[in-house]
Order: sequence, then structure tokens, then C-alpha cells
Amino acid sequence: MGITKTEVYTDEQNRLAGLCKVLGHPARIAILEKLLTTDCCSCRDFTAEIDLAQPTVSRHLRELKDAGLIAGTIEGTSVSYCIDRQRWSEVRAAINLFFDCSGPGAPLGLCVAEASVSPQPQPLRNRRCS
Amino acid sequence: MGITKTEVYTDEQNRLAGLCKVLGHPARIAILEKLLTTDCCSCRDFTAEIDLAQPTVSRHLRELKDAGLIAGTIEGTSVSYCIDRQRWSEVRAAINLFFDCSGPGAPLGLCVAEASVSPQPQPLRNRRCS
DNA sequence: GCAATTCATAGTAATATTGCTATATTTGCA
DNA sequence: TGCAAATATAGCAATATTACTATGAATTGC
Repeated sequence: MGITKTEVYTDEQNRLAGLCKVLGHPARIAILEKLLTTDCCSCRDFTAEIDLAQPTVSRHLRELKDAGLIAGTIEGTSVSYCIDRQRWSEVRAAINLFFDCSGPGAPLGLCVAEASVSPQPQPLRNRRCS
Repeated sequence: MGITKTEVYTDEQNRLAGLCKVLGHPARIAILEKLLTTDCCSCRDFTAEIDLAQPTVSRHLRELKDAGLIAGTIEGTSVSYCIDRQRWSEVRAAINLFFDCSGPGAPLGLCVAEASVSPQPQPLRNRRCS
């Protein structure tokens, strides 16, 4: 059906999956990769590098923004995007916890709960680049 | 179009995105969560827990198997699934490298290359649970 | 051999995703 | 004010994904 039965899972499972889903497109990986090494970029910069139409890049940026992974600051006619560093390490920690929750000591069903990420940790649009 | 222009990206970007995509569904998170804490489970076990039809669970298991994250061993009429631990830590390392490749010292475009995962590291079907 | 159990596959329908073109919006500047 | 540049949104078409029912294949136990 194309529709996911989210009501069947815990909030933590849905959130973690949602984050991974956002990372599950090479364009968004490429955008994040560039941002991780250059601090701030405009939509135009990405469009020049990625060989996608500008609206398509804009769409990917919005998904990253909605996930809280990046923030955009309006600067004149362009928008400067940057990684939300706090959210970034939060997500990294959550994913690490999920990956590490193996071994005999881990109580059943706790790993994803511990690896939870807050759903909307920041104002999502036009937050100032730090 | 629903189709991703994979030819526009590097192999590493496509592979990392592909892995995240597999993790981008709560049913697969739930399956992995259970496997991480109980070692081996059959398809029936998952079906009993997740409130999806058995063929739907089977499909999710196949995607995890195709990604190399889990392996299945036929045992009588059932199939015992388990985490592929080696692949698991390989993927974790790749994702960590991607998340960590920030900072001023990281050369542009290297983070995802370093975070690369081999495309098909194991025989994918019916590998023995370790 | 035959029924029961377990899992996988085929086929289908509905929704989601991707990427495009065209257009609106916003800002800067002459 | 009016034009140009940069980005976002609307709308569309094509493919992907999800989940179902029905069915097939493999194995066990009688």
C-alpha cells in the first residue's frame, strides 16, 4: 500500500526509523557530507554540485530541515544552511545506542527506548547558524 | 518519479544511503531490536509480536537479509534468523565515521569514502547463525 | 504417502517518494 | 518602482514501497 502502519510500533521505533529514512537517500547524504566539511552552504551551492534540478535539491533540504538535522538562515536572497550540531550528536548517540544494545546484559525492548530522540528538538525553520 | 538518480552520486554515498534506507522502517527496527536482545528468532516469532501479516514480515526479513544485516538458518520447518555480527559492526563503524567526519581537519569528500561499506560482504541467504 | 506447519513468492491495490517544469515569493539594488 | 537573483511551492508523471490475500514449496510427524 505504500503506507506504514506506524500505530503498530513504539514512538521510539517510529522516530528512529524516521531518522534513518531521512538519511536513506544519496542526495541527502551528499548534502550532509558537504555541510559537515564546509560549515555553511546555500541551496545554489548544492545545486551546482549535485546535478539535480534546484527544486529537487530544495525538497531534500526541506526534509533534512524537518528532521531537525540542518537549519537555514536567510541571508539576503540566499539561504545559508548548516548542520544543527546539537541535534546531530543527539542523533548519532541514538543510533549508536541502538547498534550497541546487543550483548547478554541488555534488557529486552530497552535499546530503542534508550536510543530515543526527541521528536522536535528545535525550531525547524530559519534557525541561526551557530 | 519515485526513481533515485543513483548515477549522480558516488558508490559510497549510494551504499550508505541504501543501508539507512533499510533501517528506515519501524518494522525492521523492531525486528533488529528483538534480534539484538534474543540472538535468534523465527519468522513466526516476529509475526506473533509485530501485528503484521506473515508475508509482510517475511518481506521485511528479506530486505534485512539482502542488506547483509541478518542471516537465516533453516531449522526444520522454521527459519532461525540472527544478526550478522561482523556486518553489524562494519555498518556501525561506517555510520559513525559519517557522523564524525565534521571538524576543521576533515578533508572534503573523504568522510563518506572512509565510511564505505562493502556492497556484498557475505553470502546473503541461509548463512549459519554464529 | 499425507496432513500440518512454516516460510516464501505471486499478484494486487493503495500510498509514498522522487524529480521534473512552471510559477510564486522574497530580497537586493538601480 | 521595477528588475534580477535565489529559493520555495504547486502540480504532475513515473516509479517505489508497503501490506494484504492467495498460493506454492519444503519439512516434520503420523
